[in-house]
Amino acid sequence: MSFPRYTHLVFTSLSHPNLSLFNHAIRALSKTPSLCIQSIHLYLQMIRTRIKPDNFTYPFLLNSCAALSALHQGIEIHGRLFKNGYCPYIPVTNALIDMYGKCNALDRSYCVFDEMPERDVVSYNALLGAHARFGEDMNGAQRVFDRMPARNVISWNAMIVGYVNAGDLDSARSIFDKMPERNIVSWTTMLIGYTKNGIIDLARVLFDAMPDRNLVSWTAMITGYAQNGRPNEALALFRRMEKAPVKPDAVTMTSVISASAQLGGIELAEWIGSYVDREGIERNERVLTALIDMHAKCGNMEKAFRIFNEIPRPDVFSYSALINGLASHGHGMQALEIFHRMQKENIEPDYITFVGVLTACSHTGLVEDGLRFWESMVKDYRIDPDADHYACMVDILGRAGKLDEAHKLVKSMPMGPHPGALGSLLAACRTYGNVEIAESVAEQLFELEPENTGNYMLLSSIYALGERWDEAARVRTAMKERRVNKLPGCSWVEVNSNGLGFRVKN
DNA sequence: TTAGGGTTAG
Repeated sequence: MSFPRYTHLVFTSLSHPNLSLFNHAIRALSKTPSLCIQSIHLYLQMIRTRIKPDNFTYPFLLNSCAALSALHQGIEIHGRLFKNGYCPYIPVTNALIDMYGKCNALDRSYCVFDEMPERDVVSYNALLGAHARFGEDMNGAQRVFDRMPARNVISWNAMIVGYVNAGDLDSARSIFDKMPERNIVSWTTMLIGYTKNGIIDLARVLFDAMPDRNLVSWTAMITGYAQNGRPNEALALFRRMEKAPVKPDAVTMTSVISASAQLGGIELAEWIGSYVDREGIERNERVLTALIDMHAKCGNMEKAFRIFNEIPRPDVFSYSALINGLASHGHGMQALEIFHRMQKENIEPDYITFVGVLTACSHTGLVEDGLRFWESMVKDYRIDPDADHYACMVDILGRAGKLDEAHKLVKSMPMGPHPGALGSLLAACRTYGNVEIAESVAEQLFELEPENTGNYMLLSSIYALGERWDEAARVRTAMKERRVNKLPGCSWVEVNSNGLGFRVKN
């Protein structure tokens, strides 16, 4: 049992808690997002038992409101502060500014700020954070930053966060370079700025140059690799982390599991799964969802199901992971069953869920159902089909031999021609020996992916099936002339036979 | 009392 949960349990068994006990419990609960609501309940209990909150109660209580975006509760507490004879204690007022900022009530933050007889750097930082947090108002943030009487490292870091979230890496970097002293958060935030924008190699340069690294820095770098399709490097770094003085937690493992899923090796998946068990990693919903995805991608549907059943209230992520796993392993009917269960439980599907649903239809040959789901996706759920949805739909129509309809769909794609959809159609052209459509599709594909050997081979075999040998030969010659007969590069992870480790090879 | 890390897709 985690410490805050334990606190809560002990606390509720006490018959007459005093002010100090209430304060300790509220503080402990406010540190865990899922338990913030309990700390507000304790506060209400305090009021009922006529125990007056003091200056140590309010900051943590207001933190809970901020974490929950509970504006009304926050306003009520603010009101009670006044009623109880308001003595301007700066940490409490600062917590109010911060709470209003996090509840998206910037005008109220300013009301509190303007009324303060005396402010400290934290007051300014809280206001600065309110402007900068989502990167939406960097002009406002810059104004606060410029008029601050004094700045500390948190002020500078808040500006970096803002510019990173605004996608303005140049400004973020210029703040980073200008600041008088940097701490681990400054480095890590800048690193995250690069990883979130796909500039992974620069992020790595920063990571290697950092004076020290903590759990967040390691996790951010591993996540950067995992989210940018570089699972080998993510795992290599995870391996290196074993020698570092920090231990991976649930957040780290979520990315590590995701990287392992991308590689799809059974032994690796087993090893990562047992690592999570052995090290007692918290099995929260994100970890479990990543595990479902990983085991499903390795074809271990039994394990994926077992983990899915471990989730008390599965959400759109966990449902989608399971549906996509089932669909891509040929269990189309089962995928659709799960989808219906999801609808019955009123979980709103998203665009990724529908990729799985349409994949299930295409693998199971359910043309009518596929069309029905497509329509429902657009009409009932207002999801704009993206390239992947078109690719699935083209696949469904193509496999059923409806090549003209599939071709029409491809031409109607608002995002323009796309390799996935075109590739599906070309494959269907071979199945049904349609040279005419194949030629027009292949032409577009050669332009989009001149390096992809498969497309040339496919067109060549379509000609061959129609006994048009000259043309078949011509395609192969064209391929050789364009020097695309190169084998694609590959890399893999090798798991040691004792299951205790793995190596990344390139 | 103020700043940084996560899940699902041909």
